[in-house]
Amino acid sequence: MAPPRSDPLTREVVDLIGTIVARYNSEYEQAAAQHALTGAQAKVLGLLTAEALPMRRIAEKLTCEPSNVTGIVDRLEARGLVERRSDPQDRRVKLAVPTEEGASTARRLRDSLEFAGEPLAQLSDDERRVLRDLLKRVLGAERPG
Amino acid sequence: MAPPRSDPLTREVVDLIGTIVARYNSEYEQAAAQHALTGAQAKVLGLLTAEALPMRRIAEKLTCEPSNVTGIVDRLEARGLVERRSDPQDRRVKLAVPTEEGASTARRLRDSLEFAGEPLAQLSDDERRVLRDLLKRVLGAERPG
DNA sequence: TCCGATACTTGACATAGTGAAATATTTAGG
DNA sequence: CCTAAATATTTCACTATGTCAAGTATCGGA
Repeated sequence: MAPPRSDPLTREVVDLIGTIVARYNSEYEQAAAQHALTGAQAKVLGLLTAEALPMRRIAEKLTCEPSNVTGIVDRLEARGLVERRSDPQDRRVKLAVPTEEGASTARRLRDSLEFAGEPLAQLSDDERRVLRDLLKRVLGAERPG
Repeated sequence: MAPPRSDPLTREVVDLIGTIVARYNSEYEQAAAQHALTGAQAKVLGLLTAEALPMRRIAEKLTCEPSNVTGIVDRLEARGLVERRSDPQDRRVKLAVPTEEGASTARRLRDSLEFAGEPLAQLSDDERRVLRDLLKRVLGAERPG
C-alpha cells in the first residue's frame, strides 16, 4: 500500500491529534470524576442512556471481554445507577437499564462534556464546518451522494 | 463565560473528535501490544527515548502519582528495556534510561504508530495544512508571530 | 431428547491507579 | 555544625480494569 508517510507535515498533524487525544481523555476522566464515576463507568452509563443493552453488546462497544462488563455493571448497579433486567425473549440475556438517577447523572455528565468542547468557540461557524468535513474524511466516512 | 454550546454543528464536531480519540486509543493500544507492551509502558518508553527522566518527571508527564511510575518502570526494567541510574547530582533521584533494546523497541513502535497515521493520506497537502492550523487553534496554540 | 452454541458469571491473575507511611537525601535556619 | 523541613523514591494496602478459563443456564436445531 501507500509508503509510510514520514513527511514533517503529516508528523505534525499526527502529533496534534495526539495532543487532542490526551486533552480529551483527561477532560473526560475529570468530568466523570466530578460525578464520582470512573471513565469506564461513565462510558457504559452513556451508552445505556442511548439504549438499553445486553451485556454482550456493551462488551462489543467497549471492545473488551464480557466478563469485564460484569464488574463495571456490578459497580454501577451497587450505586443504584443501573438495573439488570432479564430479557423475556431470551432468558440468558440480561439487559442493563439506567435507573432514573442513572439517567440524570448521565445527562449532567453529557452537559459537562459538551461544555468541555468549549475550545471550539475559537472557531467560526465556517471553520467548524471545514473542520467537521476534514475529520469526516480522515475517518473515512466519505460517501459520495 | 460563553454559554454552553449545544448547537448541532458543535455537537457534531465534538462527536467526531470522540470517534477520533477512540480510534487513536485503540490503534495505540494495538501497536503497543504488538511489541508486548501495555499502553502505559509504551508511553513511558516513548518519553524516555526523547530524554532520560527522573521518576518524578515521568509522573508529571503522565499526570499520575510517582508511586504508580515505580511499578511501570519496574516492569520495563524486568524486561530489560529500561535501566534505573542514580543521579550523581542528587542521590535521591533515579533516572530511568532506555537500554539499547528499549530504544530499538521504541523506534519500531514509533514507526508503526506513524503508519497508523495513514488515514491522513485521504487528504491533500493543502487540506492537511488547513487541518493542522484548525487543530492548533482549537488547542489554543495560537501565538501571533 | 440431546448436543452444540450462546449469554452471563465466577475465580484467578496481571496491570494501572490512588493514598499513606517509611527511608534516604538535600537544603535552609539558627 | 545541627536540626528541621522539604523532596525523591519506594512499599503497602486497596480499588478498578482487563484477560482467560471454567461453570451454569438457556436456546435451537437434528
